[in-house]
Amino acid sequence: MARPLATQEERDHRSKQLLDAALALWQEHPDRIASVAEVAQRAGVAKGTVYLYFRSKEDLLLAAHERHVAGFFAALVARAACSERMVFDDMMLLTRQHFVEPPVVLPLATLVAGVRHKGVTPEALEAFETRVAEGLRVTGAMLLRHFALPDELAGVRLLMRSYALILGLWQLVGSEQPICRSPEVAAMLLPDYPSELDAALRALWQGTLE
Amino acid sequence: MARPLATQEERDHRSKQLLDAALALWQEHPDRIASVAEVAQRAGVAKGTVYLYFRSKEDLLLAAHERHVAGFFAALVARAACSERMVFDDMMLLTRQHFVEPPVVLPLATLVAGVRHKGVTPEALEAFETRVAEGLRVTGAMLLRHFALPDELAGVRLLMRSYALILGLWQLVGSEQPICRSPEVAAMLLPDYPSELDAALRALWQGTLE
Amino acid sequence: MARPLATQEERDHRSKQLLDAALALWQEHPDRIASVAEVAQRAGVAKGTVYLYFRSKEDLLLAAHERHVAGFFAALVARAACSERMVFDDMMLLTRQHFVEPPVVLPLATLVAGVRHKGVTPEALEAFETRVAEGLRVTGAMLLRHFALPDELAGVRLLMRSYALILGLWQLVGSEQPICRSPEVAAMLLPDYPSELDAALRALWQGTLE
Amino acid sequence: MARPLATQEERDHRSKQLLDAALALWQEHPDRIASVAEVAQRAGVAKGTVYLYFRSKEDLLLAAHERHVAGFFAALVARAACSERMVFDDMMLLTRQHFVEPPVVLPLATLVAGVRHKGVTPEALEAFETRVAEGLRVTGAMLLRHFALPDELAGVRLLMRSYALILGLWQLVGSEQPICRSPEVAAMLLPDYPSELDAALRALWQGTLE
DNA sequence: AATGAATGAGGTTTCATTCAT
DNA sequence: CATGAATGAAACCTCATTCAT
Repeated sequence: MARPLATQEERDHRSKQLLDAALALWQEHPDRIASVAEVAQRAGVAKGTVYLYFRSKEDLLLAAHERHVAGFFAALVARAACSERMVFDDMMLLTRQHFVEPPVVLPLATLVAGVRHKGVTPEALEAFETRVAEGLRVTGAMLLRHFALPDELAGVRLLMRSYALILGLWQLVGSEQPICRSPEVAAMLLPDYPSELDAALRALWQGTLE
Repeated sequence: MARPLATQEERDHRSKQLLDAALALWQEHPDRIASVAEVAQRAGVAKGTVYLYFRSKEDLLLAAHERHVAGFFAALVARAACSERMVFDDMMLLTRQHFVEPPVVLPLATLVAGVRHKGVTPEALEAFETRVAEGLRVTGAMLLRHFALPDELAGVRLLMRSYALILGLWQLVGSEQPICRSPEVAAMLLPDYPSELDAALRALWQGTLE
Repeated sequence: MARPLATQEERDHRSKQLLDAALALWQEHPDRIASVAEVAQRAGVAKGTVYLYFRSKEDLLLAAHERHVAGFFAALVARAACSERMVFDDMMLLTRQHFVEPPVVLPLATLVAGVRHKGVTPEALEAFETRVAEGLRVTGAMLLRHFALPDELAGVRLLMRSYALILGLWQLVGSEQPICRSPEVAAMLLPDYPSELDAALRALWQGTLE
Repeated sequence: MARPLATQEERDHRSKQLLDAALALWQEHPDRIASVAEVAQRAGVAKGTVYLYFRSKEDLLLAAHERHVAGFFAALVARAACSERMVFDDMMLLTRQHFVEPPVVLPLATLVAGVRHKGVTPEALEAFETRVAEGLRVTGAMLLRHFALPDELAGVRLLMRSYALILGLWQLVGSEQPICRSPEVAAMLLPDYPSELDAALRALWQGTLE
């Protein structure tokens, strides 16, 4: 039996381990949501321990999702803090790095969107939204320094619209099932997700900024 | 015991009944997915009968979702067939009528997106995608007659991008939880969904058409 | 829709078709009991039609089993009617031909034994037992002409004991699972079923006949 | 909620409780197989708990059956360890005590034989067979000290043949249906099961031992 | 703090049988 | 006689969560 973890630091570490485990399992089996037992085993703790760190399974998923979002915010802040002026392609690069290329981000975001009403505790949801709102505010404000935007709210808006497009488009065309998709449908459903996303975001930004 | 239904017409009717029941239940309890037993009872049939019409519960949900999409397509075709030239506001009207105002459409779309990998039979998924692709092709082509688009594919693209924005944005801000959302977050998370969607779509179309 | 079958002959034919179908399916998939729907489809009739010929699924299985038993009786009668004196090896030959070699006979017999209490209608069971009893009486009596038995009842007894040994031994060692059986167990569980059955029956007959 | 059971001993006890419950239910309603829910309720545990101890319902049935077999082996070992020389009647006594008189043993054995291919997990099946093989080896070896047998394998063989006869004969005549059996058939189908079994086993042993 | 055995609601699916046509 | 859509009971199993230790 593991010893009690006293410090906050240790708590955070344990928490991270659990998220790591959940994300690793999700990455290995993108087609199914790992059970709490699996996550616990992977993290090397007992099932009950998970509930010492997250009030529900959905809270855990939400936290994993937040990690992704926070990662994007951090990268955007880092880039925007740089003196060199950002252009749209810089945004696309970050988008690709944080949303398109990592295979688990958008599936998890989709799942979280669908599950939000269910098992997430109100406290966790509010905390999540508060932190995301703060992140949006900060990054939205930074955009002003690089793009021709009227005010801070416009930056927030642009970010949200972009994210909406990223997520919505992925749900339409991005989830490449292993099942065979007939050629005609594939052709109809447009080019690959990354290309189409690029074009769509470009249009959105152009329409917004001008 | 109900009498056997022989004709194709009757089969379709029964099928509709089941979808009606599922959607009605969803509308009454947006927070939970009704069980197959509930759907059957609501439709006035036995549980096993559901499986004569849908191979799995997820197939049923997908069919309900498809009905919504098909309804939008049909309305768009009807409007576009009209000689009077369409403008963006006509599109917004249809969008509001078919996606924003009906309370079940976007939650169901979200759910379907998240569940797509699970219980849906490959056949049902392929059939769904094929029909949607066909709908996109037809409606995309009609858009050419009203908007300045280079070719049919551009119409399809525009429709898909719009839908992505509608869905993605709803997942971000539209799902109004009964839970209290702190004022700051609410303020940050922008105005109401319909207004923001209008602005975002407008920007997208403007950026795309010009 | 098929035309009504008027004559008794046609009824018998239909009945045979159903048994053929059931046995063919069983032979193809010895690991599962075909559903009534499968049997019906295989026989080229509708599901409901099965119930015009058999009151329950178990009645159908019992009839299929009876066919096997009757086949053995017929062969035994044919051989015993022959003037040439039978010896034990003649019995073994018939046993092999009718029970050991056909792959479905003993599995079905086992199934019927296990299911006898359940869905078989009393009428069908009594009819089955009556006919089997008659077969036993006739064949048991014929044995008197070939083996040193005190009376007719002794012949019946010998047949029943033999059948019990055939069936019981098969249930112990004969059902070759596809699953791997560890070498030690396999060694312990004796040689193959046919050899062991031969030895066991020989012992039984020897002990019975003196 | 019952408190968790830590020790192996407690696990065994719980396991026994479940088997007891299953057998008690079987005894009360020999005509139907109790559902897992019933077994759990009878044992005073939750349904899910059953699956902590047995991987499937059939594994549970197999374990119950093994208990019977093991009980016979133990009794045989105990008797054979006794210095006093065993004779056939000692074997018959054990047979009656462990197979004929307890009303559930042979029905369950029949059921297990018929169901073996289905829900039993390969692991459980192999474990069962291994333990039974070991029991056979041990008891078969002990027979050498009491009966004129050439070697250990002959003892194993004799046991298996006997069991086959016990089981097979029961399946033929032992299962006394509540349904009325016509007098002629009853007469034909021989005396009662115990007497006939006695005679048959006697013949088998005589023929085997020479 | 950590454990993990126990819980038990919940869910999907199958399939033998019926009966209106 | 034949059909096959409808039935609905029955069954198994999973898994998020709790709580005594």
